[in-house]
Amino acid sequence: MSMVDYETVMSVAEQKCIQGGIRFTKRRKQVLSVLIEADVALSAYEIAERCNAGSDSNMPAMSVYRILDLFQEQNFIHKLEIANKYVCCAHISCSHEHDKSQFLICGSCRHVEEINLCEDAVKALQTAASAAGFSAISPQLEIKGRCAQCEQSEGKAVTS
Amino acid sequence: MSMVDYETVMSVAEQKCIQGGIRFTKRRKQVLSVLIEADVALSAYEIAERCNAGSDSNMPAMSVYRILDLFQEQNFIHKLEIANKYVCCAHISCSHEHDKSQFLICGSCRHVEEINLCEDAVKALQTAASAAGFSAISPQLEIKGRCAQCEQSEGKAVTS
DNA sequence: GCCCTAATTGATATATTGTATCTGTCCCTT
DNA sequence: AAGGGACAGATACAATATATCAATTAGGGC
Repeated sequence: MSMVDYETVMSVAEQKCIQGGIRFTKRRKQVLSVLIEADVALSAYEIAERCNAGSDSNMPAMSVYRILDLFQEQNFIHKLEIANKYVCCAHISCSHEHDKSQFLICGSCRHVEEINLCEDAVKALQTAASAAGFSAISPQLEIKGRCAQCEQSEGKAVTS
Repeated sequence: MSMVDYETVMSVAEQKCIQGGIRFTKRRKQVLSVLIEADVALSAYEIAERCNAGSDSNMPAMSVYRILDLFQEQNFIHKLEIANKYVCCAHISCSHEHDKSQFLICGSCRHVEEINLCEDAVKALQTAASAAGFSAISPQLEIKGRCAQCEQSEGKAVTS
């Protein structure tokens, strides 16, 4: 998320909340802030920790879960089921629709990239799925891998 | 797993254990049995429950975790990280090697198919990953979808 | 501005999932 | 039969997630 403008995303989120008839409260701002500023996927408890880091704030994990649910409904964030962690949507401030979300997740440093697979690749997956008796595949695809930086620093192999 | 022969898989597993210098104990047989007979992915606790269902057996969850770790090392089973659930490898009794494992997971009924993606599809994913700065992707790919049966019974949409 | 209602948050309890650790037991080897 | 390593039992605890009800806050109609 570090490439998108913080202020832009926050204000767009606020606008969308108003349009959706929900409030963009202090708690919700805290959670979204943390996710915007993170460059890795975070668990609910990690988000709570970061909200509380170096401040008088006392964000309970319960609130984080509630807010994450809400943000998912609003398409502000994505839940990576492969890790039970959350990332800010890379396209909050885009106007067009985003029905598909594909993620590359580094198994070493947990860095996440939201990408757009070409049509051909998606079709190839669909075809393989059909052949195996699956009529549809989820629009959200999560692919584990190893980012270039971790590859350079020559660590241990990708987990799993 | 219901298409492979139970006895064959069990005896192959036993042989491989002997070759690997480990034992194929009662506990381990119980866990593998449950996984062979399941047609969906199971969590560790679900496996423990099924081991204990209608018997005097008292399989603790801790033992299940240990045995699952061992089975993964032996390539008897696969862990689906997208759900933290386990399935029996569809190719235990095959002689050839299986370095890649791709899974289709039904979001409704949790049925799992272990498939083999064609080279082209894998390459397309690799290419997309490279373009996004990922040098390698995990050989295990987990794809959520909806199986034909659930599609027919016209349930609610695929989760996620 | 005030009240009513609904949305939001606080607070607590509890379920679920997973790891760590230590002890005891079984089995094979010698 | 004894020693040693593999295996299982048992307990504690960490981490993750859901349920529930009460308290608070914000906004709209009057």
